[in-house]
Amino acid sequence: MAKYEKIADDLRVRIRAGEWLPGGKLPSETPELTAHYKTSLPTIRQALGVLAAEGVVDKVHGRGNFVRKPRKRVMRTNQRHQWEKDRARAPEGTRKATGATEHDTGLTVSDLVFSADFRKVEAGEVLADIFGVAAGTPLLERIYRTRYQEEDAPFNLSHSYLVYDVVKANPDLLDASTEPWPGGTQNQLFTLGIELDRIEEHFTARPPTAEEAEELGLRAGVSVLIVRKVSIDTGGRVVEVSDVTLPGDRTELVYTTPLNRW
Amino acid sequence: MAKYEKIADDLRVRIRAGEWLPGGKLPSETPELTAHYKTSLPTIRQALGVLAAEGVVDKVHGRGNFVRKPRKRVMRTNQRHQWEKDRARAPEGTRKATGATEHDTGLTVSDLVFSADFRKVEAGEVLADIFGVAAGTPLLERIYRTRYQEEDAPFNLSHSYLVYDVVKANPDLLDASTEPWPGGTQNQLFTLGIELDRIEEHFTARPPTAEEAEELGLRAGVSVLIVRKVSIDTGGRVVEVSDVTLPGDRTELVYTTPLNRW
DNA sequence: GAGTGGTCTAGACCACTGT
DNA sequence: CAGTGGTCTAGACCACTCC
Repeated sequence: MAKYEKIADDLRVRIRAGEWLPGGKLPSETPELTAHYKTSLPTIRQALGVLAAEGVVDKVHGRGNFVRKPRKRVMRTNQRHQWEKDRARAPEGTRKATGATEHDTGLTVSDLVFSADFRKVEAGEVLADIFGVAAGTPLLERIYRTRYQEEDAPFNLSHSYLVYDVVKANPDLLDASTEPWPGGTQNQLFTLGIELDRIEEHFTARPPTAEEAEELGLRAGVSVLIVRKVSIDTGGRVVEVSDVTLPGDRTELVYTTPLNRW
Repeated sequence: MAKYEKIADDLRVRIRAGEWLPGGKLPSETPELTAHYKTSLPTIRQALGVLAAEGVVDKVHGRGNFVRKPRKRVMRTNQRHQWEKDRARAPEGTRKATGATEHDTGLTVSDLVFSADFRKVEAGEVLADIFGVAAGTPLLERIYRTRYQEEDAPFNLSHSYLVYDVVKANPDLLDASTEPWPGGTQNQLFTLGIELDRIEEHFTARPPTAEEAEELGLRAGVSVLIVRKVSIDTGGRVVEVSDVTLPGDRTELVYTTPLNRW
């Protein structure tokens, strides 16, 4: 086993044992750790790099290395979908009061900041296949960012796709300035005469790309959860596809599957 | 921007542009890349380290650096729960034929290898809280590993917990040699007179710990998906808690949420 | 300005892969 | 054995944080 791995293992054990508390500062790379482990600086840094990649340690330039504190997680349940459907036909006053994200998180509308950005794009092969249309069919792409009022980095980056020729029946839906739309996507679809039958969600996890790490303000050692939501209407047609990128250290998805009685 | 970041960006762009195909070999660190970027070896290695952490590049000792090929994903749906419940009361012959994992993946029983390991443990605070019992209550801990016949590393590592005093009514359930149990956990619970009402699943994602990377055979740049499954019986009691660790690059979870009609 | 981490160099030597 | 990546050294200099 390499020296840097032994050092990383040793530090991991000492951290787990509570030698430094969450948020606490580790000894300095130079001169403390190099002296303690009797090795050169790059070797110490390689060991700390391992722990940073695991999300155990936070490296902060100019300050030191710290034991990472667990982050508070935002829950996201699948009950939000039925909840949103039930409100899709409610009067505007009711719909304005709360959105699905606030419903899940218990936050109020004013805690959150949204931004929306709409574009007309052509369907690639994958999206065309899901929608059951020809590649090149025009789609409306809507990019949303949601963040806390007090934090700079968004905790949610979302790309939503709709078939352009379907949505254009209601011109308000083509205009980003109508966002955040009271009642959300299910109310928007309702204005087009569309009722959803079910929502299918696909989850995967991977390390963030450089762009995602930048945009979501992710430290080293944080994964992203990718949720692809496919909304299917009562006619079995796919009417919306939405890709949501969530920071793995701040997110917990909760899905309930009810079972039929014997 | 640091030199190694520029090099990483440049290589990422060239890889995305298809200069090297998935599975293809990048130029050697020395002498090719050091010469091309006119820099020292450690700087080239730092750049490649970034791409390896993102899962873009595979470093293989003695052979070279390769563009990572996307892995084939195994689907896991929430329909497996209803499917398993429907079979829980079926005759043994039917139950023996297929398990829930094979149902999801389309594999046959003989493609998969299971191993099971049972222990009696005391409930920690978190588990005690979920089960609604006192901390220290005896639990049956069951550790399962599932892997493909032809692969060495398991693709699934699972810890399941049951309240010991509840399961001991059927001594067969305390014995790991009865695994894999035809009909799965829901049939096991059925032998105890327990019917499930719903299953609640919690998903999170993070980089693997050193132990998980070892046990699941994960390369650098692969995240893990953690699924905590909580099974609730018709009396509203939590009867099983199961933590499953899945490799992020080989797994896709698919959850369908049906919606009530207007 | 003191303390601390980030980047980079030039090169030695070891370990693994395939011929 | 040749080719290639993995580890490690010793030290210079830069950049950020906080007093």
